[in-house]
Formats: sequence, C-alpha cells, structure tokens
Amino acid sequence: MTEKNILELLSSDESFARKGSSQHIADQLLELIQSGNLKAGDKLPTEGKLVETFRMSRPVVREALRGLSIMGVLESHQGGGTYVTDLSPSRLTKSLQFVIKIDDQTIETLSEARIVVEKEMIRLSVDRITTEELARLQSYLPMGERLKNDPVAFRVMDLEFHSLIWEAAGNPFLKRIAEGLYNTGVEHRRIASELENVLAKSATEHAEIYEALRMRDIERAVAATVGHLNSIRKSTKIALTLPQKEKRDAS
Amino acid sequence: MTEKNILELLSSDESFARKGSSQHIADQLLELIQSGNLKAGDKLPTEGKLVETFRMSRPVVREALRGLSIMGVLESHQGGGTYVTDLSPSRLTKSLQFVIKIDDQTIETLSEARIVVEKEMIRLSVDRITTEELARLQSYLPMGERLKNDPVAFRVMDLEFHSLIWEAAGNPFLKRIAEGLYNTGVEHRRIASELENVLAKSATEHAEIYEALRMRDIERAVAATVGHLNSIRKSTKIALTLPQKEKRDAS
DNA sequence: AGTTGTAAACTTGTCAAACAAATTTATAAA
DNA sequence: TTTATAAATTTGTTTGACAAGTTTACAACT
Repeated sequence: MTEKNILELLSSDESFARKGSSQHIADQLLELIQSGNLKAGDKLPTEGKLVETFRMSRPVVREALRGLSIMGVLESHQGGGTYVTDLSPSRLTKSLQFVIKIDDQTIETLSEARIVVEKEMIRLSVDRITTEELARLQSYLPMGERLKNDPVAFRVMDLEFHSLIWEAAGNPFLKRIAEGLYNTGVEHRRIASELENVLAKSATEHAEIYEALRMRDIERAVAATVGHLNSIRKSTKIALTLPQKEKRDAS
Repeated sequence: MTEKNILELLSSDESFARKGSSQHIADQLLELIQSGNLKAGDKLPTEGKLVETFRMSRPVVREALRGLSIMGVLESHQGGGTYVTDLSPSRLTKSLQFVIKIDDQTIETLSEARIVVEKEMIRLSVDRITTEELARLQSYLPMGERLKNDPVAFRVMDLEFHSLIWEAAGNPFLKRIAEGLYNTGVEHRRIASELENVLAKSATEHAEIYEALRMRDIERAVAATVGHLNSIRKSTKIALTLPQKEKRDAS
C-alpha cells in the first residue's frame, strides 16, 4: 500500500483530530496494521505528512510514533524514515517481559494457560504431523544433548522444536497464541535455564514427546507435553525464589 | 517509595543521559517497576523533576511517558500527575491484542481454535465459578429469550455472558486469548445473527451451559460449550456463503 | 471554630520555531 | 558508468510559551 493511500485512510475521521490525543493517533495506526492496510516492513508517511493529516502538532505525532516504537511496533531511523517492524510476537512481547510481574501467581496462571493450549495442540499435531516434519523434529534431539551446557543455544533450539510442533498442528491462530505464551515466559525461563540439570531434563522430555508423536500415540503425547510444561513450571519457580533470598541478604 | 528516592535511583546512570533517547528513559522506568522500586499505583515524579534528573528536554521525557502510557504501564491525568497502573496482565496485553488478530483465516481454523481454548476454560470455570457469578449468569437467560429478535442487543448480552465465564475461569492470559478469538469472529457472527432461529438456538444453548455449570458437571459443561461453538460455526458458514452470491452478482 | 468560595500554584496537554544529525537523492566530475 | 560532493529530506533534540485541569492555600462567611 502506498503512503498516499495511508494518508487518505487516516484523514477520514475528523473527530479524532479534534480530540487531539497522541493515544488516538497510536490507536488509529494500530488499526491500520490490524486491518492489513499497513503491513510488516511498510514505510510510514513522514512526520510532516502525519502532522498535516491529523492537523496536530509535531510533538503529539511524535509521542504516538515513539510510543509505538517503545512497544516494538514501529522502528524509526534518523533521516531514514519510520517503518513497521516485522511484528514478530517475540519483539512485541519483549518490552512486556520486564513489566509483567514475576510472582508465583503469574507463573502459575501463565503456566496453566500454556498447558491448556499446548495440551490440545499436541493432539492436533499427532494427527497432522508429516513424516518429513517428524524427521526434522528428530534432528533436534542430538542437538539438544550436545547443547546441554550452552543455555543460549539450547533456548534457540527449544523454540525451533516447539515451533515445529505448533506448525504441525496446522492452525495459525493456535500457533500465534502458543508463540505469544511462550515468549511471555521466555525471560523467566532464561533464568531457570542456568540451573543445573534443567536443560538435560528438557532434552530427555523432548525425546519422549518426539517418540510419542512418532508412534502417533495421543495420550502418551499429551502426557509427555504436560509433564514437560510442568517440569518447566517447577524449575522456573525455583529459579525465581533464589534471587529473592540474595536480595533480602543484601538489604 | 517516595518520589525523592526514585529520583536518586534514576540519576545514577550518566551514560543514558548523554545518549539521550526516550527509549532509554522508558527502559529505565520499566526496570524500576520490575525491581519493585516502583509499584502499581505509585505516583511518578513530575515531568519537570524527571527533566532535571535525566538532563534531557521535556519532549523527550514526555515521549517516554507517553510510550509507556500507550503500553498500559502508566496513566497520566492532566494536572493530576502520572501514576503506575495496576499492571494487570490483561491490561498490558490489551494493546497487543491485534497480534492474534490476523487476516483472512478460514472459519474452520478460527472455530477450531476457539473450541480448543473454551473447552478447557469451561473446565476451569466449573471448578472456580462462585455462586454469585452463577446468579449473574442466570440473569442473562431470560434476557436472551427476550432479545431473540434484537440481534444488536443480543450480541451485547452474548459477550457479557461469555465474559463472565472467562472471568470465572480465573486466568487473565486465557481470558485475553478468549476475548481475542471472540472478537476476531464477531463480524462474521454479526451477519449470522440476522438469520432466522440462530439467536433462539443460542439462547437455548446458553441455558444448557448455565445448567451444567450450576450442577458442577464438567463433562456436561464441556459438551454444551463445544455444541454451542459448533452450532455457531455452522450458522456462520451458512451466513457467509449467502452474501458471497450477492457480492458476485454486484460486481 | 468550621465551612465554603475564590484565587494562586502546580502539573500535564498542546503548539510553534529552530537547529542538529543522519540518511537519501540529485548533481557533477572523473 | 562510476564515484565524489552537495543539496534536500527526515528524524532527533532543545527551548519557550500558553492552555487546561487539579490541587492547595487562604480569606471570607456562617
């Protein structure tokens, strides 16, 4: 979509311009993205054009753009223009990792949500996964064994492993949801993955999930997945209680 | 924590001030929240104070504050000051709702995703719904019967009915997901709700769901929910095949 | 003394103008 | 055609000013 067309869409609603809040500019830009008129990688009109369109001052427009940049929706380059990011869930949820309070309650609810979604997705995957996807899944197993002592690389592999299962489930909506829940907890797991034996256990559990998928055994696959997510939940809780002690000692 | 103490924490890092980006101000404020120095409901220092602390201009500080406001982390009141919100997950993920709202997906995958999520949520609700919530849920039943011939009002009631069940499930993450999936299909259902008997059937199914919840019968509640979503799927598919003809004729 | 109304101060919201810094584009020279 | 330079474009930052809403202080009144 061309920049000119975007401006036409934006200028349509006069009441927003009168109300004049950067929040509404941001909302409207988000709607354009949501409706598909603005896609990942698209270039936005210049600040000057947006000022004309919304009939508001440059600071107000800038606050909206900056707000969406902080959210990870837009990316501005000095002199170069402002672009829509790739809108990957990991980027969008990144800024929220810090904020979502790391307490037991959140870990429990997040973990519960993940189990609810992935329990059903693995059922779909058992039916729908192709032999080719199974082969690719298998290739991650020795990799996991090799990376037991390399948390950073292991987490990359872990994401790819789960992504493949989500993809195999064949439902884009559920895939997006699973990605979102995974990324929301990724910062918590980063801390947990430094603990001893956590990665080795994950590698073993991955193998069990793969085996159940290969055998097309639904109940076994569900049990393996739920067990995997539960052990992650436990290790995460342990990892997050340790630093609290240190804090208490320091103060 | 007092405002004065917050300022001392903020002024520590000189390199950020030199680099001078609102992104870094926002990051630093987020870190204060994450570390617990800034808690939900706390009042932030005034913009003037923050300008002194960071040694940057007011617009830059404002862009950071506005960005966090758009994210749902802060809340500013003209003349009243800026405060940290309650930081609830549902609030923070609200602005990211469009992530799970993507373009032309089939009714089937969307419906499948909704069934997967709501099937498990109703299980949680059976355990967790309070008698008070049950009473409120019951109050929607005669309303539904009365609104069988008023599609607009019925859909408002329908959202409240389902919202109550999502709320009763007690998991903010799942609630947000259910809301997202519901909203994604709302336009399709708007067309379907104009069809004959669709709303009457929905009203009956709502009653069955309520009855199963009241009896705390998990399997019956799951069956009722899945049945409800399946009948919605069918009526939506039917409704969407009709207008396509009209469109084809018009073009 | 207690209450109320008003004015002052304080704080966020908006706008305007200007310059700095980085990129892109146009131009001219090799 | 390629390359180097200059100009135009675009975002980044600063300063100043005023508007609009909220809080606070104070005086007048009961």
